Amino acid sequence: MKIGELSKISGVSVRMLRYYEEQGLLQPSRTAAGYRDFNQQEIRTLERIKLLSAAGMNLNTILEFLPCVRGNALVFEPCDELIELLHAQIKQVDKKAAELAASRRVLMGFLDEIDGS
DNA sequence: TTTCTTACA
DNA sequence: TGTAAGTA
Repeated sequence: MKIGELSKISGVSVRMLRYYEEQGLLQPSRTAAGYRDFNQQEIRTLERIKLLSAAGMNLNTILEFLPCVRGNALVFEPCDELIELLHAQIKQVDKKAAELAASRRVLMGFLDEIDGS
């Protein structure tokens, strides 16, 4: 199917779809006119990309992780060499959580000042 | 009308 | 990421 159609059904912008291809996450074939032609496989891959994005991965780590995800569920192939990548991701999430907690403390501080005045 | 590439904000 | 330009 054409990029516009895929964009509509997937909710992913045409811009992003082209970017995903540029980054090697998607490899749609081309029509005679040079239009990208997405098949069922690309659609499935896109769903995985969305799943991995929800996990907070950037495109590069998704690219490494992609071959180890099956279907739309969190089912992984025996890619043991990637458990390290998983730990790294969790570490990043923890870091962000800490930063958010810090922001929360600052906000709470503002509120206390207002209440205090 | 839709898509393509390249490039700027 | 969105958008603009000039095509096919």
